[in-house]
Amino acid sequence: MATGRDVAQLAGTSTAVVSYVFNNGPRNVSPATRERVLAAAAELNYRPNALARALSFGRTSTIGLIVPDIANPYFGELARALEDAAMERGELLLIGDSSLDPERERRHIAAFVERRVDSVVMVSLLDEPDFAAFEQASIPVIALHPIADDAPAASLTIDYELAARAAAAHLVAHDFDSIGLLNGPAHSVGAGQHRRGFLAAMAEAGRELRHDERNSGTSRADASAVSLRWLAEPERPRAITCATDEQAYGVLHAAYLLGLRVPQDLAVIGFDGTEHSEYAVPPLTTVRQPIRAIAARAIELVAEAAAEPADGADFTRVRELAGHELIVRASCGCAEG
Amino acid sequence: MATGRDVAQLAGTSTAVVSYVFNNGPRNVSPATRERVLAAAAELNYRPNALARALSFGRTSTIGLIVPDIANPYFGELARALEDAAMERGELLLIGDSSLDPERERRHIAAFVERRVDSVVMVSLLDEPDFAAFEQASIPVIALHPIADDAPAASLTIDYELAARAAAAHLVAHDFDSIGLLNGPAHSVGAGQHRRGFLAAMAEAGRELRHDERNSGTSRADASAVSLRWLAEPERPRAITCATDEQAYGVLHAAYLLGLRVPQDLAVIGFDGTEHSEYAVPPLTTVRQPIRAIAARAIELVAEAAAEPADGADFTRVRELAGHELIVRASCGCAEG
DNA sequence: CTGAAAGCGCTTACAG
DNA sequence: CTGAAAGCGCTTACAG
Repeated sequence: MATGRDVAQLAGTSTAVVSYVFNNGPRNVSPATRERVLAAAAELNYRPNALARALSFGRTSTIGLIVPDIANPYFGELARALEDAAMERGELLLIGDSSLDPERERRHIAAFVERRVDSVVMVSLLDEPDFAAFEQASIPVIALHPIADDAPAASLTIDYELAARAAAAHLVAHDFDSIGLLNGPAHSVGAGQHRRGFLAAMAEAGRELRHDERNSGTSRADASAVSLRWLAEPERPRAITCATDEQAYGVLHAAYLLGLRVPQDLAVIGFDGTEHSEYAVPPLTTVRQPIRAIAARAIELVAEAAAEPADGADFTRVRELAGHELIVRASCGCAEG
Repeated sequence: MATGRDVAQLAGTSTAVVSYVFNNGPRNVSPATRERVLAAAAELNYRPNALARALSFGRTSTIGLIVPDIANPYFGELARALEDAAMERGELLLIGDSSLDPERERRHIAAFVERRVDSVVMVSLLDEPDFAAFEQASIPVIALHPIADDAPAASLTIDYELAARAAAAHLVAHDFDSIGLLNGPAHSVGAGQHRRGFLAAMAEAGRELRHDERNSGTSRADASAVSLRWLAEPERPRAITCATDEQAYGVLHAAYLLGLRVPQDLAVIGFDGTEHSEYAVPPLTTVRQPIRAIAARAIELVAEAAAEPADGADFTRVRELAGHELIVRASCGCAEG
């Protein structure tokens, strides 16, 4: 592949000028030589080597993204929104998929540090992700979920407890007398938030109410298997609110297999609110996360932090909250009121 | 961030030795100095700079992936399978999402060339993707869809025509008398393959049969909108076979909105066969692509090509076919025979 | 406006 | 077994 030297030679100038032309600076180039350089570059199919550029420039113009599960459409949508926001700033988004495997997450962290990404957006599998490698490399990180107050990273997230409460309260308001929570893994931080929100709504009901919690992984397969057992019990819930849309799809599938009609026999609410939720059968009532707003703000924060390394300490104090929205559709049977 | 020089200084040795230690070669290092280097590296949190390494080594240990739409679970699953295969070979997979936008695809191609990925796996939005930039940079590319015979890339793909015929033939065999094809954009190469397979099955039916084709984008939203109009017509089909699972989900949604029961009033078949298809309501009959096998083979081919640049000409002649499999579930009403 | 040269952080023949 | 030095392909003060 042609190098800047080759171009300089063909254009009868120096590599410095080639660089000035391709970067529009930092020095001016006369129109005539600029023409010659461009012509030579075109003839040789010259593509600047981004590795060499980054090595001497000190920035890679690259943002790393780590997601737990790219096959989950929520993270697919999130990745797309982040890439849109990154591209607008001329940054490339590198996507690392942890495949629900903590070891994978660790490897992506290492790979991003070694490749010197300018900054990182992270959705960790772990309750206490290990930010140490990024911290040592002075790479700013923003987590899109709650993190410890003293964690060396920023965070931007909805208030899961409040959002979970809103979903459960919706079911309470519509007089269901037996409400279930299909939560994530029982001891995770995220499950604790959903549980607290759910229980708060139950406590506020002001009437007798049976309620119950079950736990499953985030996959449809797992959620379906758990729901199949749950819904076969004599005391099965009349309504179920879930910690993710994926789990809600599993509930819908289990209900189908058992011949339960949704919403007539079972009301269902999801959580996350991807575009796909509108096309579920029946369309899914869900709590929508403002994915595009979160993505745009996350990239903005992280790009600023990368540009002003001096403010690193301030950046790791950032704890921003985004709003959520309950979208009422057919799956909970309350769409008309 | 600490450099190899810092480590060498602290360990009282040279940068060459640091490199030998971290790469296990190409020269031996005495156990004593190796210890000292490792200790110094640990103390300084040394992480080799992959950019500098790649620049001098001439390889980035990186494979680029371009997909049309990462929010489509099929490509999510594909990306995951490819990353698994890449990691097994110690390569990092960089994922570029074209967001159904050809301009985006072009930018990813440019970014991959500039970053000097060792090779590329590509699912293009376009019928005739532009491989020129990769060819000029001598970067081997494998497309996971059919490409022109003289295209400067390898390809590995199922036989879409055969697979589409199998799906349609299944409906023919089960005596549906009015069968529709919900195809992709009418004039694309892919739509042509689905159409030929579909029409072949119709021709082989050996009886009177109404059939019809409609076209939609790959999104659920678009497929649902098109289906809504189609299924409201008096001559609506009794069965629909689709070019993608995403479109089939759109059909299921439209049927739901119109109060049509699947499969009693309308049989539906998808195409691609992601894990999610099993959890549709009702579970989706679909043509499964062997995603993991395709991913493993694609990475194998591309890694070999990158290792032996001499065989570049041979590599671009590779046109491999993978098998497909019809998975019969409830959505076509034929699950019991 | 332009060129010669140092430097980014590695790897690897070349000497010893 | 180890060190000094050249080179990978850029960018950018430093001179002119």
